[in-house]
Amino acid sequence: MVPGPAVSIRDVASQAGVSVGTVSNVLNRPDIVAASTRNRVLAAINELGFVPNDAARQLRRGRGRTLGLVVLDVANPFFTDVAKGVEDATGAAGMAVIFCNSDGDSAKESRYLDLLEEQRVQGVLITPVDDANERLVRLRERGVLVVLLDRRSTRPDVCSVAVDDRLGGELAMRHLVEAGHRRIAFVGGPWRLEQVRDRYHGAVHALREAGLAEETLRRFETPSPTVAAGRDAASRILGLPRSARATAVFCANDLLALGVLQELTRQQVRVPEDIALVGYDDIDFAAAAAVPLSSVRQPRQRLGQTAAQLMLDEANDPENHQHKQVIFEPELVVRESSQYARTPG
Amino acid sequence: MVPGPAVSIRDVASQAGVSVGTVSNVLNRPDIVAASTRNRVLAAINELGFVPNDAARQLRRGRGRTLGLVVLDVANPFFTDVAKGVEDATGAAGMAVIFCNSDGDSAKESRYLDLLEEQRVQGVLITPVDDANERLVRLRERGVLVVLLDRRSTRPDVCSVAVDDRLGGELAMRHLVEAGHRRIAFVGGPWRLEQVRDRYHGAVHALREAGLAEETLRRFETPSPTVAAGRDAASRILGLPRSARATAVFCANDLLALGVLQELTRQQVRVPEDIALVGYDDIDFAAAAAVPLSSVRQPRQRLGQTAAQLMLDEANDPENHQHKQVIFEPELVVRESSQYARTPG
DNA sequence: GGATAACCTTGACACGTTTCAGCCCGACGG
DNA sequence: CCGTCGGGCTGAAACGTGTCAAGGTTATCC
Repeated sequence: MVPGPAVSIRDVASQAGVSVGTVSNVLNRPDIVAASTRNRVLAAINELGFVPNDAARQLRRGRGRTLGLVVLDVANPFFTDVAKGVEDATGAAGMAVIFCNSDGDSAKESRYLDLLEEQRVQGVLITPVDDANERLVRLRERGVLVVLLDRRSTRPDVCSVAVDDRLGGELAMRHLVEAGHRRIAFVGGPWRLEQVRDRYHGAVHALREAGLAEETLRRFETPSPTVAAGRDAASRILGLPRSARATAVFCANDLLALGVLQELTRQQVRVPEDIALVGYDDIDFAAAAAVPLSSVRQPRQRLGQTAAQLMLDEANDPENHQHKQVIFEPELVVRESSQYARTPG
Repeated sequence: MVPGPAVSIRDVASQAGVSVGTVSNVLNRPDIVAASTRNRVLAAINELGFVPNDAARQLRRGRGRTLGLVVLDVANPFFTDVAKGVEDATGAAGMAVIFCNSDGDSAKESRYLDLLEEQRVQGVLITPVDDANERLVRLRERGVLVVLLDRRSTRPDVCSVAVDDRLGGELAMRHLVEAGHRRIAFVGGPWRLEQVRDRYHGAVHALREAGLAEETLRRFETPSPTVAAGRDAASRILGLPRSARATAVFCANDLLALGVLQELTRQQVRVPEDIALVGYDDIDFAAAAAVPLSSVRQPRQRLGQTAAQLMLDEANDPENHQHKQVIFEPELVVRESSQYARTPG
């Protein structure tokens, strides 16, 4: 009940009959202290159940053992997988992650950045809400490391880890074009998200490459990248006369694709026979959908892992750290939802 | 590039022409300092861009402004929703959450608890991996608040927030029995998870209540509560001769149910006409499945919110805090996957 | 045996806060 | 005019740790 006396490095020292400096050395540079002393100290630590106070350590050293991760949406499996990757890398290094969810809300993001600054985190891994990231610049000026996540860095002094979204768009579109589709819908939004725009432009590029007219691809913008918005987009698509209706749909994210799939099924439209469907992210639920979803796979976990690693590298050796902008290549995973060849025309 | 000089309370003090004590007062008890002085200090803070160092504050005060959240699986939407609830409550109180993922691994859980102890968190919200939680007792002895999440507390000195899993099992089973099903499969596991066992026993209870034989419900245990395990269980079920095959399946969680649904569909078994399906948790993907899933809804977000609130209450007024064991009631949400009445026999 | 080196250990200071006893000063009552 | 009071501010101590110059001991070599 009562918080029992907090045991500090000093108690350990007197118990082991050494000075506090020595205890500290045992903790931080075990090699420079004689084996016998070291054992005595370790015994004392065990006996007293001493646990170092990280706040004090951080105060002394200037920077702590925590880092911040700010994502757009915890409920999106894409980000939880990224978080898992971050956790892998940091856990191995004995670091703690403060997990923040900006929810796409700029104000919330700002509040969290304040909080992280007060915590004097080593660094911040962030998928910013908007591109005008003056707050991040300020952070950097104060010595907080910043790594952009799933976003290309525009500044040379900030690392970033992203996936080539244009290429992803190309892969998806090429696949559909090769299967014979000539009326295709693009579902995605909100348009201010860079990822959405890039995927669209990649798709358009693949179209041109195939010598097809740009009207082949018709854009359906959504207010948010969610399941509900996907259902909505699907009914808009089905609202068109059959002759003008798309025979394939490419969604900027799997949540949207699941929504589209759900609405199509509800309206008795068969996937892939009547309409083929390709998503993006390849979240686990994509493979688990009633009609397994073709999707553009991103190395989600590796994304987080790499970002964390980049930050750790810079933290460990700031002098000759080269700021990198890592770009991964996405990969198309074809499943049932787009497995149906169609004779063009 | 270069970390620019860190600005401390002392710099603010000299800039404003007051002592450090006064600055501290402006920050923590603004009412006791004269308005003119206060404004001068605030101006200095703004001008210098001062951000308080939480480590120092925590060192002085003994305990910090962070708390730990340890869940079984970040990839399960159930837990991300719980996390959202926690975040709501703590964000309002200006607290930071350190998010940890034990992954059902006892060793990992243990490592994270060490880390949280070093951070001197105010408290820990945790869904423990196993019931023998001696580690948690030790934490409490050291003055770290503990709240059990989605788990009933067995100790009177620890708060807990859970949902009545037996009742949930009853609701699901009653629904299926009333629809006329007389051969039902229960899919769940691993069996060591208390939640799984409780849901099963609730189901059995509903059976007895209806005067049916216990053989009506057949148990299919899974090695993990995942989509893949669900697919597997479904093929086992379909392996039985049609006359002995269940006409309804109740899954201990929605991930399993989605797996079952996927495999049934693949094998051309119609849901709900041939086999009805009920899941548990009512994650968002349940409603979004191609055949919308009936499921037992838990107040996920409220679970997290309440747990966090309980902890904050105890933190703010440890003297007369009553340890509570909150139990929420689940609710059955009927959707298409179980909407098909069957004549018994 | 003395000088030198190698190896451990010590003890004090610093990190940025909060807290608290005490000081100053003006107001007020007698 | 003196005494008292209290609001407003000051200054130093303390929190638990890391660091580092300096000291101490022992072994090594000539």
